[in-house]
Amino acid sequence: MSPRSDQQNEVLRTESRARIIAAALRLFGSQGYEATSVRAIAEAAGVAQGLMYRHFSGKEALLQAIFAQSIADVRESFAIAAAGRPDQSPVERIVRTALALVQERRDFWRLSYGVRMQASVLRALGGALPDWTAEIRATLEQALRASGSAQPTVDAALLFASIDGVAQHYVLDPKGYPLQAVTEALVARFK
Amino acid sequence: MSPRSDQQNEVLRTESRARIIAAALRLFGSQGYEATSVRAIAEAAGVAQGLMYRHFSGKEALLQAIFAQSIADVRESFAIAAAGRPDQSPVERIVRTALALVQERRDFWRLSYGVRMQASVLRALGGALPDWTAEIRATLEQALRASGSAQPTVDAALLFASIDGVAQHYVLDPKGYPLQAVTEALVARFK
Amino acid sequence: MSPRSDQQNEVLRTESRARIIAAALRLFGSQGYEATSVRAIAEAAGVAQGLMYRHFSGKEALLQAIFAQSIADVRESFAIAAAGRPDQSPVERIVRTALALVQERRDFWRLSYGVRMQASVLRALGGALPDWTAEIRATLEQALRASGSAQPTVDAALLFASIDGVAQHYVLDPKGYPLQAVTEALVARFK
Amino acid sequence: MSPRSDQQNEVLRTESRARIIAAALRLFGSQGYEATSVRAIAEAAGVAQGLMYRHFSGKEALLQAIFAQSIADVRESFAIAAAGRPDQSPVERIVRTALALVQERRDFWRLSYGVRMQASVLRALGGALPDWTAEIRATLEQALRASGSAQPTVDAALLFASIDGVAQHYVLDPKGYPLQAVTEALVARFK
DNA sequence: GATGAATGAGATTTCATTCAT
DNA sequence: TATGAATGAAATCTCATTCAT
Repeated sequence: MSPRSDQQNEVLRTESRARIIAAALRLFGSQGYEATSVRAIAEAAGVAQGLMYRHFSGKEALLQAIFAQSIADVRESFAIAAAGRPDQSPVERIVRTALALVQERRDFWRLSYGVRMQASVLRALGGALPDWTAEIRATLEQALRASGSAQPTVDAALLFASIDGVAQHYVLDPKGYPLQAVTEALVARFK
Repeated sequence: MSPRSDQQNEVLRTESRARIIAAALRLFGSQGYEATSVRAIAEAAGVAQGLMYRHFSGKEALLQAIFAQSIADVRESFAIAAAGRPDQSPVERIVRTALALVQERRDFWRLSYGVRMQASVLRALGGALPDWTAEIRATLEQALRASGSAQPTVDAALLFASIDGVAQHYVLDPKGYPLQAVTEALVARFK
Repeated sequence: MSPRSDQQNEVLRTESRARIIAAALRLFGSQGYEATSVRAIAEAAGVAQGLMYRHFSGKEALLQAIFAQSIADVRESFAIAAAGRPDQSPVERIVRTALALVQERRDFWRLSYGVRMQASVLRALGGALPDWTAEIRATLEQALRASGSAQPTVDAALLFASIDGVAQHYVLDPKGYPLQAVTEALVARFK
Repeated sequence: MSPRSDQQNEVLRTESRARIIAAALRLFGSQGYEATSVRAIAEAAGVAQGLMYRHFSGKEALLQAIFAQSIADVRESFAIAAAGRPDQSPVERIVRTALALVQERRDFWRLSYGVRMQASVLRALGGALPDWTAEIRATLEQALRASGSAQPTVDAALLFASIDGVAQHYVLDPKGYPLQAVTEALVARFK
């Protein structure tokens, strides 16, 4: 009864959505959220401007969707990667995995670092970013406690900040930054 | 035509300029550069919108002026503060001074962290931010070399990232963040 | 290619058309023509957006179709209802029948009153509305002449305006308006 | 201290505002509220599009301002005109004054009749229109009671509807409508 | 030196309409 | 016949900037 089958429609929709998200992530990451226009996203995605609004209720909703998906992706990748190295200590595994993921998903991290100081944008994200941050801090604290840290809460705050700082400096200048060497140095200091 | 003396005019001008910069720094820091309108800055500064254009050629030039002045201020404060503690090692002095300055100039740091991922904004700043970054890194490297670090370049990159990360986490949640304890932990690990 | 007979197709077509007209009339009447989107009509009718374009060449043509059909319906109902009361004078019959029909077809009257001040919409209707209006006025004039009115043209204009005004006030607040009493008062004054 | 004096600014603002309101009233009246774009209003007023937003928070607020001002104007004109004819009965004065005002302010009445069936637009007006309507009805009722009407409430409803209907038919075709004659006929029937 | 009314380019968003199936 | 994803023109609105005084 339907002219295009439901399956065909599903494929079309999914592909459009993915293209829009990919283009938006790229542009948001490189130019910033506010500096990226919906028109630019549509052009980069190769679709009409209006199409975005059939997938997302607006620019903010698109940002939310990107965060929701990226956070889910990163969490999953993290779980898989971290589980694979039983020879490393928990702290070492976390550090190495986190910094490897930053390499893989540079655009998302740029975006994330770019929006986290902007009240208006953060508001649009609801509590997604703070919640995630708290979760990471808790994981680090647990790992440090297991490693015999005397003050795991403070050490977790410091380690988290260090990872975050390294990630950010790397993302600002991926080609010039000695990520491997810095990773080793960081692991060495927190082992 | 003007009944005011040149000197009086000069004072007025300087005061207006300072008020505009202060208002802009506050708003840029809390809302982000793009999300802050010139109108909002003028209102917060208690001047007319047009006045900004008699002091700066545009919004971008205002941002540049803020950076130029803030960087100069921070550099000066840094020199003074660091010189005052001959009892501490160079590395310790830098860490403590840097994190103390972050507390003093939260708005500037928020702004700085907020724009550094935005290509368009960075472009407006010319090389000011990268240059400054390089300078800090070099200072750290020198201090670490003096402390006998085996690989001062890598250690400087790590220490810089750690300070930056701590500063950023603090700035994101000044009330909740245990800055003192984290500062001590950081000093301890790099002494 | 189609397994359905021509007759079945014809039934489907007629049903779709009727549902679209009904939904459009309801929405146009309650929200206004411009404020009603084609998408909303399709949703209310339970069909796909594109289907409207297989029945009508566009939104304007749909409006024309609604008017054409509604005018025909009202005319027919009017003829039947008016013919049935030989005990009443022609003027009384017209007044009572008209106000009874307004109750029956509130949505159409709302729509009609809503669009009649809008040049662009009127243009789309061609001369349908003015023609109909002239026809009603002529009928009233004839009835008033039969009733012995001294100036049937002017009296027809006044009576028409009064009926129209009552109808409109009723349609604006169907529950609160004392339509019966006002109808009696109107009949009394023009008998 | 101010470059243009406050008075000059006041004049500029007031003139712009008046031009925008006049242009909007004209276009809303002839094309309808929804069919009139802000761009068209600005062009007709001879100002830039953005200027409207420095006087009104949006298109809806402009509509509200037009209604507020027009209702105030009409109320005032009404009071003056009605007071001037002690030789006429209250009912006669009201009818004659109302229909004279419709001639004077055709655009406003067209607009008023055009929006009163549109839920979305009415909502924007808050209760202004219903409140005004109720006020008129009450005035009519009082006048009819003074004239010795047996059922003043119903008679007021009928008279109001008749005036409204005549006004609307006149406004739809000002040149062809025999307003004077119909006014006389209406006065005669309700005296 | 300072003001704020005015401008107009460009942003986000809506929606009538098309078209492959 | 019917579907609904996709289009793109046009709408409302924002905001950096200009300019007369």
